[in-house]
Amino acid sequence: MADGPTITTIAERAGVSIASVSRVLNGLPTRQETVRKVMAAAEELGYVRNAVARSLKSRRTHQVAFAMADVGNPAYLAMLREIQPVLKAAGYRLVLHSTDAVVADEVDVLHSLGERYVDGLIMVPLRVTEAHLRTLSAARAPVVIIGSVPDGTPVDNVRADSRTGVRLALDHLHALGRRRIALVNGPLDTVPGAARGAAYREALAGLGLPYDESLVQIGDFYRKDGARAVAELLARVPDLDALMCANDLIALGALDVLRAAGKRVPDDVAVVGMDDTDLAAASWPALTSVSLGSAERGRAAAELLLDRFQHGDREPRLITVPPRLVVRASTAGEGRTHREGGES
Amino acid sequence: MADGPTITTIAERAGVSIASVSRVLNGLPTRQETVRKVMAAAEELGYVRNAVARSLKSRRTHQVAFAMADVGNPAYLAMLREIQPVLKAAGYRLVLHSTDAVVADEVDVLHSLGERYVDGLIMVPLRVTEAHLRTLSAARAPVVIIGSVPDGTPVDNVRADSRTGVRLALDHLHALGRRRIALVNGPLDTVPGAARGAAYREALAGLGLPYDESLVQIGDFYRKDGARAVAELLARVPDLDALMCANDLIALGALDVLRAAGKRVPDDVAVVGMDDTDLAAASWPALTSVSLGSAERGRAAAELLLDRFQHGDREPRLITVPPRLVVRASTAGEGRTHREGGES
DNA sequence: TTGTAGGCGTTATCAC
DNA sequence: GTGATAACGCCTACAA
Repeated sequence: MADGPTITTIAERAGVSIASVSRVLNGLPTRQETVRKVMAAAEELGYVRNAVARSLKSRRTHQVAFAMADVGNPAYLAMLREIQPVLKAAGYRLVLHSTDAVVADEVDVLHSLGERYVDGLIMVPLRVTEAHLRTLSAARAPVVIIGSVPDGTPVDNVRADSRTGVRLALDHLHALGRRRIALVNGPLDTVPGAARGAAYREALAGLGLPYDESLVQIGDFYRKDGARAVAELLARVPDLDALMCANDLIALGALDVLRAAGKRVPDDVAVVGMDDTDLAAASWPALTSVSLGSAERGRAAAELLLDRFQHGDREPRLITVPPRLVVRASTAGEGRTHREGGES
Repeated sequence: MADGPTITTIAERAGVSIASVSRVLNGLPTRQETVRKVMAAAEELGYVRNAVARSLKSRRTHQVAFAMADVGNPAYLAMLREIQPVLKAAGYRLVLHSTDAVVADEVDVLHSLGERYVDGLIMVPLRVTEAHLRTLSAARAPVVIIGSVPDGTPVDNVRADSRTGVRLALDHLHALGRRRIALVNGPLDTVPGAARGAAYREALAGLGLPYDESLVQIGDFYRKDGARAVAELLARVPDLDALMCANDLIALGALDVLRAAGKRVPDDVAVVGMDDTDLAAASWPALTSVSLGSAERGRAAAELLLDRFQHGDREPRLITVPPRLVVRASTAGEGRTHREGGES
């Protein structure tokens, strides 16, 4: 693993100056003979450009950072899967940050842009605090935020439309004749939690259904929390006929509990998840889920950032990705009703 | 977004030399008064170290690359989730490469180590070709390979033990009284495909069961391929009583087809997956699966690499992670038998 | 067309 | 202790 050759090594070997080597390597006009000598030397020595030195000089790293709470969350993963190839095609590498939704960590990432190890950042904050906004305004590189920021924040922003998403789901459930539709939500101080809570209330109003506090249960965004929340709901409102879950993991937890309680899905209780992750299709019964376009949001964010690299001074842009309801067995029986335990 | 301050800016502001600034910033012995002035100036100006310049000088980037075929594959994802925090704790950033299992791309990643944008690489090649080995031996930075490389290859290596893994599964099925155990495998020219095929044959022999070619079906490693493969198997061998699937996705496809065919799982056909991904727990019936320790392998690889950074000259090391059988409903009834369609 | 020289922002080695 | 100064590897005027 001998120390790699530099343009100096090559210059010596080829009997030319380092400037000529650099020119050849960058395809600048050079005499044929010189080109040949340099290429030959580079080839023999197995020369590879030093990206660090190059970055120092050019002030561009051709790296982009992506920061989200947890790679394990399929919604973030879907974004990542779209972002990666877009960046790769444009010649950028991807630096991955996992913040565990810790505000301090997210702020750190923003702050670390000052180290200039990336040309830009795509971030998905679970919460957007004052600290975020302060650091954001002082960020030393372009940032794209996936998720809602306060209006007027001077940042490229990609949003989901959970309001419409929840409405699609509730319209669907309503059309199926469901009237006692519960909401299993995540923490209200998170961006998605707050949005989905408000959307639920609004969608009910749109359908002319009353808002009933006892039909709302809040836990966290994981399967276990979903299970616990639904258990409480069932105890409180035994005759509910539909569950709107704030994400797919919660919905899986809901299925667990319904199954154990001997409730048929969707006959007794219809279940809708959110994010339309791989898990939705994997579960049984397969989960009807509101796709908030994670993949599209990822792609849009990557494209916004790349565009920003070329037009550093354009106005901040806001892109809202439309939701889509993906109907599967957990709401649309089709005779493929699922049933478990209980009275045979 | 004014151009960031450098140590020169700070030196001027504090009225000292850049050398002193550097010393203070690096905690080298310095007079109190100087420290104070420098810190004050740095604070006021919002100074952040330039990582690129630092790397150029120190020849260390504090970045590590992780290259696998596809982030969407839960097995790789599990590795990533373990690798990330280990590296982070050690002060390293993670650069993510997705190679789509294209040999040329993987070789490119190895080659690009010459650019010195990372201090090392963790790679999970789906196939290991001559080209891999050649480039590997000329790699300009330490590499850890997850997956089997030819004996004697001078590289840190972390392996799964699919032989034992398959044996655990077949022993389990055998103990449940299953005798017509089919194998649904992936391509034989992949590392896992070849290993699992051989392991299946060997495990059967160990159980005194005959190897029956018609019980083996090969597709690709995805859900659809699994479904197609199992459909063919069922047509050919209607009375098979167990399916050993080469990964969880294949197993999900198997469940789809069995359900459609009116076969009860596990009563009629027991199903075992491999990799023990999140999907295994999400499916219904939940999938018994052989964990090949993806998470542990990721962790081991990260630790090997970090260790290599400190002991650049030690002997290459080989770590084999033991498999574990995770029994769930798809083999162990517990009265939670699942049943679908067909004769009511 | 080619070479010399300066600088990107740090760290580190010298004298002072 | 502190301050010039020389690298690190590359790019790029500018001069020849």
